[in-house]
Amino acid sequence: MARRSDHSKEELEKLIFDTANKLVEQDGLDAMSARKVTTAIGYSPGTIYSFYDNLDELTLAVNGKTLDLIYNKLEKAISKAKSSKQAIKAIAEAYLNYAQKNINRFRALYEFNYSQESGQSLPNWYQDKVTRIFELIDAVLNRNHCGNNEQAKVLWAGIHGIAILSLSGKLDSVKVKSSKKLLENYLDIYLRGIKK
Amino acid sequence: MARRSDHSKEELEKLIFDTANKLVEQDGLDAMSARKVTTAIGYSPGTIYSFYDNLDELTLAVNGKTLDLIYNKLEKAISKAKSSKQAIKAIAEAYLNYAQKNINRFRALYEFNYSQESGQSLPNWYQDKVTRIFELIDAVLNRNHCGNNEQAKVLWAGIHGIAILSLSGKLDSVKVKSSKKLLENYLDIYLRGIKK
DNA sequence: AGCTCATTTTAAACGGCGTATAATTAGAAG
DNA sequence: CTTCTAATTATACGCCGTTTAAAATGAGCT
Repeated sequence: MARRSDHSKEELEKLIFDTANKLVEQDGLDAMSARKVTTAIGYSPGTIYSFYDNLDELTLAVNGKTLDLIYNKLEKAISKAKSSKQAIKAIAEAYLNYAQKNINRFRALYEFNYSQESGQSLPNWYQDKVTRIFELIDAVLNRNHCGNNEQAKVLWAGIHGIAILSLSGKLDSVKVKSSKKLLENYLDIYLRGIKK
Repeated sequence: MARRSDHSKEELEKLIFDTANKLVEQDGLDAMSARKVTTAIGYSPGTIYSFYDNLDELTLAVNGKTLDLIYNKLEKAISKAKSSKQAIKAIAEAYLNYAQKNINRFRALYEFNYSQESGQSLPNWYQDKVTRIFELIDAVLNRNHCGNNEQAKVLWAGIHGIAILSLSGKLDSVKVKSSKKLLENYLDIYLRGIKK
């Protein structure tokens, strides 16, 4: 039995959170369970419930971190770009790259069905993380591509669609040799379209 | 106990398949379980395994039917279109429409993680159903939009991305008032881009 | 030191799951 | 009416999320 002096409350919460992240990263969302997380750190399953109302909240926290990681990658990609067109390409490539190099984390975002039964929507702190990513793209597009908010949404949807398609193994089967090329193709055409 | 003369083998298989479909449609993928399907028709859980190797195969069959339903909708949409541009719009709208009106079925396509552990890829019969849909779009695009295969893939990815975005409630939160408008926007811009 | 007491942690249980197996049952064939 | 094969089930195993009561802990106090 774990002694309560082994870890402070904060330490224990971090321990649970980190372990959940590791499990998702290494073996996918399905490999993360309340029992696995807690026994891996020498505690019993019930301990989770003093930090999270239920396992969905822990999953959401993991996904929230994924969104943060993505945001950071995109931000870094933008900061390196010299032109705004380069910035768009960089951000799109960074997104695709993250998805491909962190398949388990990325898939967890979309496999996860948040409280389907209770029907409640995602908490604000989570939605904010999503919005933040979108606004990054929106800002870049609007910088000088005469883009509007709708066009940013659509651009984002396309980038995301390619990312999904490139690694789904489901609706894919459209053998994507070089998804990077597809992405370039998409951006060239779409941006050309915006410029009339 | 169900008598073996109650249903022929074929009838029983159809019964299982139809019940699985109904459960997914009505309450989502998570609501479908081997026990629910079989007890709903007066059989015991084990019966499933004389028709499907495991529950994943049944899920895949349900998703396969969804792909067929989508294919039929798209085909019908195309057949009604007068011009090829109209056909593209029609097919895209039909896809979005199906996703929104059959959320549970549509989500099941993407929530489902086919045999993650065994690592095997999707069976050919399933991949064919996917390819068939893609080829529909490919054919329409190539009819006279100077499109090539890559552009069809990308167009498809964008349409799919918008569909996902419009109903995800996950990476969404980008409040999409009228996803139909977004879609139109996307098609206008992308097609304009193709035409140089 | 010992005692009190709120807090932390666990053990146990509930109902659910997918699935493998052995035992039963049904109905056809003889 | 018996025999034999195929269909069906009962049972069991090991998971799962979650709740609950009980136990263990360690801090504050005397």
